[in-house]
Amino acid sequence: MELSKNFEPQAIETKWYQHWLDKQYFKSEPDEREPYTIVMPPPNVTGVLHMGHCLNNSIQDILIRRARMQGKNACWVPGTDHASIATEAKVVGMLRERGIAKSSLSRDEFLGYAWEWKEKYGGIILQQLKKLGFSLDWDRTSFTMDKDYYASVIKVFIELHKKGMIYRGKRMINWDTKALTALSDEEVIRKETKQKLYFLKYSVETTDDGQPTTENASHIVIATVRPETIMGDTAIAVHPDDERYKHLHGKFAIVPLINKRIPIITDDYVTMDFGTGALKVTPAHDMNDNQLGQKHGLDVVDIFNDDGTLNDDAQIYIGLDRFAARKKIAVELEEKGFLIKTEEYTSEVGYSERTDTVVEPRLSLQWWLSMKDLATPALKTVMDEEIKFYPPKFRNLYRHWMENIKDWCISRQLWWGHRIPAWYDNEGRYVVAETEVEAKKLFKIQHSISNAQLKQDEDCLDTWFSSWLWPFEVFKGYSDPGNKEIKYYYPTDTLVTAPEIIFFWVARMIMAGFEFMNEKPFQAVYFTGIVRDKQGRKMSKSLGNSPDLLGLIDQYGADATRFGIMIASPAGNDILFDESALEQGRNFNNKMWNALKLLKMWEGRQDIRHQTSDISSSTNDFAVVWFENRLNEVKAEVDSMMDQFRLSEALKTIYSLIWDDFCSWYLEWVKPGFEQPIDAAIYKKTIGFFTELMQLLHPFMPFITEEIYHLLDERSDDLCAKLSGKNIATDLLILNKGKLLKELITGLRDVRNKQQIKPKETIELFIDSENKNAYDGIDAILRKQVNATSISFTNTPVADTISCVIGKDKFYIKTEQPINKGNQKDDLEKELDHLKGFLISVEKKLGNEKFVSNAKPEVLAMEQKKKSDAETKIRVIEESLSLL
RNA sequence: GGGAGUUUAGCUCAGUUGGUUUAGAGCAUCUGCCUUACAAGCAGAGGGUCGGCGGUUCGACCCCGUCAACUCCCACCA
Repeated sequence: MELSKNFEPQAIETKWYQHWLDKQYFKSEPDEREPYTIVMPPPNVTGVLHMGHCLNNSIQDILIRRARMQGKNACWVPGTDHASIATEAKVVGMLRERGIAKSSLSRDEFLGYAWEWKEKYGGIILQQLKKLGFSLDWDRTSFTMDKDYYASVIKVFIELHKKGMIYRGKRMINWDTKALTALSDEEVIRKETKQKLYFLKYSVETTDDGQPTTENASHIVIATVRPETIMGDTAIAVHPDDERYKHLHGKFAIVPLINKRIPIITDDYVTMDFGTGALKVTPAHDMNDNQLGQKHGLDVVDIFNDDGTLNDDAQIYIGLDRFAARKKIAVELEEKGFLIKTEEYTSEVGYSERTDTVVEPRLSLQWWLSMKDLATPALKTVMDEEIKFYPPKFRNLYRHWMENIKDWCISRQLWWGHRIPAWYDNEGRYVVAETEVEAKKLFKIQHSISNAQLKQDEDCLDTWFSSWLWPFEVFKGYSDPGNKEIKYYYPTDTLVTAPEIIFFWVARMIMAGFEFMNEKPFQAVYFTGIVRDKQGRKMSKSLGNSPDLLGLIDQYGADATRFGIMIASPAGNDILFDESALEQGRNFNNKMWNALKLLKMWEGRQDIRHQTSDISSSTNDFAVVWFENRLNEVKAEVDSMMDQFRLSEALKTIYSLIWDDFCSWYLEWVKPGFEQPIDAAIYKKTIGFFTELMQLLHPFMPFITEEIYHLLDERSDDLCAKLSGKNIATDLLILNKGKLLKELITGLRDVRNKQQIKPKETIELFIDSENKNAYDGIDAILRKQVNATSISFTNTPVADTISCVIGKDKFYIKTEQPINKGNQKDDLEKELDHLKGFLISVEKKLGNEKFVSNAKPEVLAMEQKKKSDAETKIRVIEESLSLL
């Protein structure tokens, strides 16, 4: 069979993925084996594949494929999230393009469109994941709004409400005065806006009996951009340390125009050097003022109607729009002498993404989940390392958040999602129940009203209120407690996710795990980094710096894409995406492909030298024995790295093993002469090594490894399902000999280069060594690799040769070339200087009495060895120098 | 403002309880090679007083203090 010049990924990727699916390798059912389970963080149902998914899922696939090859029952559950805000926004946008306003639709009509949209675009992302070779058990695909899942979310709400953990409470929300709806933070666009800062004079009472006195009257000046809200003021705040206002602490001020009496309070929230250092507090119309109001127990006076016009509580300008009112009030304040001055001022103002009107912060009744009790076990389990975080630095972040946890606002003013199961009558009384029928029964019990006219809450639950159940509800752990699957797969093994959602999702899954399953949801959490562009910017649509992932897969192949994204991404570190890493991956593919081509050339030219395939270390076939040991050494290293989730390091190690040790060293060592046959036993061993290398690399680059696995030999099995063997101990003597051999080859080649000996030119090599045995078995390889016609040992300098020192041995190179002694001398002197400096530092250490008495014996022995080695080398170099 | 983190070669990063030769890798750079698997390649090489200062220690890239620069998360200034 003729192999192509370069590796061509496209055709073989499709072929193998289909083959793996046909063989059902990704399918998992509970059995006697040890399970290894990962639930995939569900992407947005209508999302498209981006670099973040690629990174995140590549990691999961590597873990899952490795576990599968270790003989575990690997189960990787796919799915999608309904993503209420993002999806609803997309559907609203789609409707707008078709000229349909959401406000013109009923809830059911809107949901009809939304489901239509989901059916059309939902799951595209899952199809895209297949292109990257991810080994997910597709039969288990879940969706957070599947019928059963939906029901479980509602039941969870009801259960927590029964336990008294869910309550209603007021909260500041973003209100759109045009669309008459609440907006989520994500739907608010902050824009730099030029405004006016008004400096207003409030008069201050100075008597202690609370009666305004004209004679003692003084005043306080505050700065505001919103003079129309002064009627909602319920306090003035100053910094407690502000000397200018210390005489006013505990006094009262009078709101201009409406003559309302409000307290002057102190709080270190106030910035002394902004404006006048005095701040009007309007708890109904500003997020911060609201917090301040809660802290100080202030009244809340809402002066606006739903549409942003002033209401009766404003007392003046009733019915006028907020911005019209601002102008008129400013004029009146000026006329009456309350306006001291105005200044130009630029700040960020929130605008509605939908209607582009200025968002009005407003108090509204929302549903809340009390978090204190949920947080306690969830914090403990991470602090006790029962759930391990990789990298561990995120434990601190987690602890800080959990120790200062605030209650969770779980309602959202959206339609796409799980509708809150609360039912109200006309009086605003309510019950929480799964169905209207249930609700009516409850109403009778709780409120003694039969046949009440009930209306269900219009709002939906926060998306995270469904996804926090993900690790167990994909196995029906809540809806069908104690079933066979949940018992087998739960707790899952590893969660792989982004640190951005440690609070939104990870923390809440841990809480839900303890609350509903009485057990943690996973053993370990691996935090990936954020994928950024080359300049370190976050990838975003508006910057247009997200690469077209599917295009990259077409261009470089899935394996190369996986390689490129994994090679530079240690846990928790952001990765700067650079296409050159994908090129490196593609080149790596070609390297392996060409090694395969070389072996195929040898296949037909075998020769039987060894009687059996058994090559022992006593024979001269050092290359084979060395590589066998090197392979085993790296396998152990990779295992240990993988256990510590050092995936990119493991990949680098395998990459170097294949490219450097196998291709550059081993294959060159065993390569027969031009058109010469290769020993059949060595050929067989080499095929075996290559096979093992493919197995080691398979979790990272599944396609090319599977392809080469099958091309190396006729096989009926697949690499994808092959079990890895046990680790074998390595022989350090052999490994060290290999290191020495590499060092000798590199050193001699360096000399050749520096002396400008052309690669094709042969040399004669003489070695002056006190330990000739060290060359047993490797001399033939050395001779071949430095293009020497002969190697001989000597005790005396050889005339008319280039001399050099490598390790403790002297080498003499005989060549046709004219010899440049100056070069040699310079090199030797440089080396000598370095060694002498080194020797001094070691001697200094050994001369230090405290070091000798305190250091561990093995450290001491090491230093002594360093010293004697350095002394020997210095002597050898000095001898060489004396000859020049 | 609160919290977390980073600073090691031109760039991106390793460096696992302080002692394996006065620091490693990949990419980039330089030199020489169209050598019969691979120029998307081969063989070599150069490059860093480990952000600054101080301390602990026989010994610090590693531990402590301090200063500086940068990044992220949360709250965001009336």
